[in-house]
Amino acid sequence: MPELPEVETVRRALEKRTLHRRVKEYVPLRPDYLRIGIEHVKQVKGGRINALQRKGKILAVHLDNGWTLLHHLGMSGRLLLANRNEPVELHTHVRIVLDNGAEELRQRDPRRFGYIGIILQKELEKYPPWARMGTDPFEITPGELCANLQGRKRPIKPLLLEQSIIGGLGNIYVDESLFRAGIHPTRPACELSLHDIKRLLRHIRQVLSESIAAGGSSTSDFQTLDGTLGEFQMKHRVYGREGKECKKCGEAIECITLGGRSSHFCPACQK
DNA sequence: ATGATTTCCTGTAGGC
DNA sequence: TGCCTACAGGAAATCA
Repeated sequence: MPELPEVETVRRALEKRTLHRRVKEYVPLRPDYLRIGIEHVKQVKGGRINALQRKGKILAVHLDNGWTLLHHLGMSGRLLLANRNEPVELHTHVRIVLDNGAEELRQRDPRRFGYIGIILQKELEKYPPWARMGTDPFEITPGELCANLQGRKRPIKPLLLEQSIIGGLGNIYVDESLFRAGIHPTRPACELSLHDIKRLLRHIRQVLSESIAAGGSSTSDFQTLDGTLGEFQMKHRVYGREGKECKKCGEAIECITLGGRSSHFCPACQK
């Protein structure tokens, strides 16, 4: 599932492969997947890609004609740079034809939890999903994160998944970060001291950095623009390791459901 | 306001 | 071998 490191991996690949290229044609193949700006489809044409921005898990492709293309990969979304003559795979919801038409960006998303959108760049800050997005883990201060968790009695795990509290974390990296920080996923957030939050944030940044360096996690087959798989799934210490031995202490990793999400942790290392 | 639950959707894994 | 069911989850919506 694409979370911050996977989206960042795609953003960097887009920066290398599509910056300064011209949008020849924007072809939505499934109208209801284009969540916002369907009436602007024709105005995108001719714009050149001049910046690639990520906010949380949202990707913004800025064009030099004032328009911005939004991409959220949801659960099963993939953004691929394909050759024109490659067959269009099932569940492809948009084709963005580039330059002379030899190549095109395609977004596939079988489960359709993701979306795409077209918006004026100057309207972006007012677009609710963008506006609601919390500060990036690499920018947020321990004080801000602490304030966002202030007085919350719910378990820390589901709160870290809320994009308004901290932007970009998903199930994998929350579990991995809590393990590294030695914090039990069910710990009420309000019990965590500023010291705990500092340690947690340090581990969040560490795990995200390591994953970005590995090209993301390719559980459920995440791949970047050219089909390359990430390798961070090999480094997962708790996620998807239910019943296996903790790499720190040897205890069996457990998996419980919290807020409807599977939550993996070591009962001995995490308090 | 907070928090718990339901909804969307399809591919895959597991059981029999 | 093949069918069927359960499950995976990001985030918005709904309800208590």
